[in-house]
Amino acid sequence: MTKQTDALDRVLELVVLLSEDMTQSLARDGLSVPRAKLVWLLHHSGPQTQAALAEALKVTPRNVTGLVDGLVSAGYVAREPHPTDRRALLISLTGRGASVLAVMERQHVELARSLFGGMPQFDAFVGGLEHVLDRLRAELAA
Amino acid sequence: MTKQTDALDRVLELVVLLSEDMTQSLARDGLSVPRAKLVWLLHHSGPQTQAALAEALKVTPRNVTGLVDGLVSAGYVAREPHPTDRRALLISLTGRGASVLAVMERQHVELARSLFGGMPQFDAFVGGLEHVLDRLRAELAA
DNA sequence: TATTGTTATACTCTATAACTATA
DNA sequence: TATAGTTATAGAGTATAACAATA
Repeated sequence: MTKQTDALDRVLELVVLLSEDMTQSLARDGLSVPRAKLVWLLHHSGPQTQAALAEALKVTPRNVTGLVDGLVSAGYVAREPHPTDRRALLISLTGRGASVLAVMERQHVELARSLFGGMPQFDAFVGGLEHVLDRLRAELAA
Repeated sequence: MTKQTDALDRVLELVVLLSEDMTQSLARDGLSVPRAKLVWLLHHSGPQTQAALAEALKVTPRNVTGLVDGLVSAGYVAREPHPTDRRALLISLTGRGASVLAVMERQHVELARSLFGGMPQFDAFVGGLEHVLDRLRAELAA
């Protein structure tokens, strides 16, 4: 085992732990990861058609229909008629959806503080991560 | 946005990129992530019963039945009678499964070298990660 | 009685293809 | 003709519950 492999194993453990933390936290709000990605998009980019959501999430329009169905049932989003295109639907966050998202955003900041608040080598860490991200982007593009 | 929040966002981007890289790489071998977890377990811990696999993967025995069905069809694993317990089945890697796993292991080392090979602040990075992992484990236990 | 694995059933996420309404 | 969204169908991964064979 090389030193590099040890580092990758640490990173992979981080991936697993962060995913578990996220999934667990979302489940408390009755959200799955795919549904959370959709409401997160609405939160940051505003009301959109389902076609736009399908494009942004890189899934099929049919898939978005299903995700929106579930989110409407759960009271997180609403389907509204598009003001100019009668074929399209505008999906927007409900009041409840928006307030849950606000809590999620706050928890995101709290988690960041909890993870990185007491770290002495902060700049070296972020610098190292940036470097890893560049390598990984190149890896994926190939 | 605090400095800590920026760091968490970098880490989350890392999670996304590594997951995509892994999924894409596994798909080339006709493996899904759940199936890959199962064969990875066999590779590192040897032949096991489905009950043991269910326990280790933290899924139901019924779920393991389905995953093993798929892996048997794909020629990665075989069901064999348990030597002493006639209720149980021993799942083991086939020759093909073992050779694909050997390639995966090699790619793992190559990826590690590609990501961390040219990093100057190596020790600080790993030290920082260790710290983050400790915080995260505490977060999840709570 | 308890355990191992399977059948039966159901839900979520995903995809393709055919269709309706509108552009 | 092309686009937006839905119905129909299918497959993977997940779960619970009931059951058969064995311990």
